[in-house]
Amino acid sequence: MHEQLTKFITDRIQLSEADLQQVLSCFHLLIAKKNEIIGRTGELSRRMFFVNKGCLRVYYIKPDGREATRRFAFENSFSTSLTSFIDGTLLKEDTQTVESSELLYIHREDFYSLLNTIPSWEKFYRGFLEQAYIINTSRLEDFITLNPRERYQLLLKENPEMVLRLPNKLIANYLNITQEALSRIKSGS
Amino acid sequence: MHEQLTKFITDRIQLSEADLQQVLSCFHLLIAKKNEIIGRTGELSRRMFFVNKGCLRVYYIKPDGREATRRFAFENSFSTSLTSFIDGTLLKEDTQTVESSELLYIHREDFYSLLNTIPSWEKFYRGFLEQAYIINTSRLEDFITLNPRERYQLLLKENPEMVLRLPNKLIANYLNITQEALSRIKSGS
DNA sequence: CTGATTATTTGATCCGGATCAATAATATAG
DNA sequence: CTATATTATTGATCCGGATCAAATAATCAG
Repeated sequence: MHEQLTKFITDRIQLSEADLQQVLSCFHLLIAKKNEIIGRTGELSRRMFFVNKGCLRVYYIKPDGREATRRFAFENSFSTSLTSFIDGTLLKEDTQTVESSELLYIHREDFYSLLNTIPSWEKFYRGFLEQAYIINTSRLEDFITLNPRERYQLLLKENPEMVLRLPNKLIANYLNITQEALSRIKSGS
Repeated sequence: MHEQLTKFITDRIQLSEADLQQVLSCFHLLIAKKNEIIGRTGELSRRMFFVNKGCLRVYYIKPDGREATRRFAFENSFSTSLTSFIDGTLLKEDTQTVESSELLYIHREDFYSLLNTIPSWEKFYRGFLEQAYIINTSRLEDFITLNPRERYQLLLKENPEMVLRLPNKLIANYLNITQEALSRIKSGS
């Protein structure tokens, strides 16, 4: 059950077997059906998820009720509403399973206490933060430098699996356009 | 010359006097006139800046030559093209002084070697990464959830000094709209 | 398998912000 | 202080993508 997570961690930092076991013991299994909401706007940020199988979608809910997708997380990636996770503020976004999923989660308190007990966990967290920063900044760049068509073409080039795997509706939302607009872009009109 | 920087650091981490001096000794003064480019797209990322006085603008250059501002950095803040700084890849954005500025910079190699020699520097970097993540993610949120008028109103509410201090042209670019559009928003039409 | 729900496509229209253009106001250099 | 360049405003027009609407296709629950 912890193989993928073990590989993810040991690919990034060096840990004694005991430390590794301590880290793994903090993670709990969560099996979730498709379209379950596992983190809700306004709640406290309590968990960070590792995706063993399936897919998560993290999205803001606008005042008019519409959604804006910040990110998808597929197999072998971590996902959390980091902004709230960091400073303990209330969640500003929902996290939902887009497919039936098998997740491992760690509680916020456990995550941060590992920073104090396992020195190399600080390095792990550093790498995690760096990656999260790079991903979000690249996404910010896309929005301020590209138009919808260009954003779609870039996504198709850099992440074709995502486009194939997810329904148009969600891809369109991720690109911050309507599904009608995406449909027309795809048909090349 | 290092007072502001010293305060910035010691507000965030605890350091022995010797360690503090070692950190400070890595920083060098750079006086730059208005509109100097101190980091250029395509170059290697070599420095991280601390703004003692003045203001920096970090912006992407689009294929058609137009610019898209990612961020402004005012007094008592750090600024670098972190994405390139982290992994040593070529800069994807320019950094320019928007006012005549007094900066302290640290070389990338020195910054990272401090991580190995001064344990609490890792904590400093962690805090830096967390803040940088929060800022950029909040900006990403603004772009995918707000329209131009709402973005301006939010900026005016959260950061009125920025709006007062910088020319409309730059504020408009930061909001990813034309200066004509910003002018009309301001006049409430 | 079948009916019902949900997703996709296509068409018609609309609208916010971009673009282009001209003028007015400011800032800057000499 | 003055000439010049830069920035801000205002008006006219345009256009990409949103919206609204309807038909079709694909999924899903029972």
